[in-house]
Amino acid sequence: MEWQNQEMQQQEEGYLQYQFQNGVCGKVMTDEQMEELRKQIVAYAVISEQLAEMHKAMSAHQDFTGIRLGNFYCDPIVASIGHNITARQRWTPTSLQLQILESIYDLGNGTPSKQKIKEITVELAQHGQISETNVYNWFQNRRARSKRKQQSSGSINAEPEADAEGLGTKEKRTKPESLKFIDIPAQGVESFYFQNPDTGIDQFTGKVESSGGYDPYNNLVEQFGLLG
Amino acid sequence: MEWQNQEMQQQEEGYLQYQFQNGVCGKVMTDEQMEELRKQIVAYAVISEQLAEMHKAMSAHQDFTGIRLGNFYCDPIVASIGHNITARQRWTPTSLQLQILESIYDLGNGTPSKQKIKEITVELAQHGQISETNVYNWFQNRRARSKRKQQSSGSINAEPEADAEGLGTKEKRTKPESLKFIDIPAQGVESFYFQNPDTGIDQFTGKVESSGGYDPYNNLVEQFGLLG
DNA sequence: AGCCTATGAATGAATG
DNA sequence: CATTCATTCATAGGCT
Repeated sequence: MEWQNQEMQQQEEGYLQYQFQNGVCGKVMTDEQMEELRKQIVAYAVISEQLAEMHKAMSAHQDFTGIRLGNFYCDPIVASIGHNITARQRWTPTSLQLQILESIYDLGNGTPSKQKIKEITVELAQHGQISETNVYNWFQNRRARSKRKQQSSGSINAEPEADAEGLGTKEKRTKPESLKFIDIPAQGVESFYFQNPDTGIDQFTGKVESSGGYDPYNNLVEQFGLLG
Repeated sequence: MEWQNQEMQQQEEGYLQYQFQNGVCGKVMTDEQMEELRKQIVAYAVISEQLAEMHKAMSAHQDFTGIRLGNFYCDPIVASIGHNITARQRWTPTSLQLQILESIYDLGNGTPSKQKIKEITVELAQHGQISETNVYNWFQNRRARSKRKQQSSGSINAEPEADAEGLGTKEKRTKPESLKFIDIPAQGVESFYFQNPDTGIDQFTGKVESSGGYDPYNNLVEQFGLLG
């Protein structure tokens, strides 16, 4: 990907250009370009809305013309344009792999070094799809969980949770969202969080600044006059 | 790759500073520009958040057992009472905070100094509870993880999808997931989803199917006839 | 058809 | 910084 010298001054074209090199991409922008970007951002917001709307509509009708790739719901638009979008599910060790992993784990040689992991991965790869990360995670989880099991076996008690409520304590923590959106900042919530000093940086920044009158959204709208 | 320098000075102030070395495109935006961009991104993030809220509101005609406080679920009752929640959980950045952090990180100005962290913290505090330690840790982790990730990138390939386990193995996956890593698709930039920036160890399937380079943005615009 | 559980993966924080 | 730990999120399967 190359750019011309001239392009820099004409904003109608190439307002944003990237150069890839070693997978890195550098950005060069004039401020017209930036302006353009700004518009794009705004536009994108609109698009997002459209998508959200569409998503809503579709999930409402339960009838989507979209396709499904694995467990990944892909709506028509995405499907139409995102020819490259593929779905992948999490790795599941084959029984053989599991056996091997277990046996290695049983050797007790704690955390396998990176090198070790590589080797293991290579070996396991003969029995099915696997990656080093998978192996790494597996050991990580294996250790953590066996440890936890151990420590909890001593005391038989109920939920150490903070349910000060006897009334229908229903603590479901299942995300019902279909279109997993971002988390909404917990504003106006008091903080009880304090941390362990160590990093030297001062701790505790308790309070949550509740939206103090600053409404970025409207600001933006105002500024750009977007979204009606 | 080179350009005229005359364009550079066109604007009021030395808006742009291009520095090249070995034909590599280094930092090419002025700090103000960076800052500006950053703000734009943040603004967009805010919009997204709004959209998310909207989405939730719309689709939340269903039951929900509790509300979420940051990373922490609590029963409606408790929530309403709103006090005495012995909840001390680890900090979870809001999407907005994340966006900001990411954008700062992307500026590439390495490890923020303590002073810098303070500033960042202050800024982020507007969007949710946060402490300097959090910020510090975040950068710490971000750096470490992206680095590890990098090292493995060299040995990718070699395991093409056409690979052995072609049968029935649905090793694909790409979830649009949350919007937390919103990509502003600029021209010619593909791929929005990178698997886990962590572990560094080859994230298997993490391979991003590099396409022929379609432009999602324009496609969307086309689809929706947006942005005139 | 829906919960439940086991477990792969992500990530904030802690430790060396 | 590099690793590791701890906790949590998300999901594949299984059971009812």
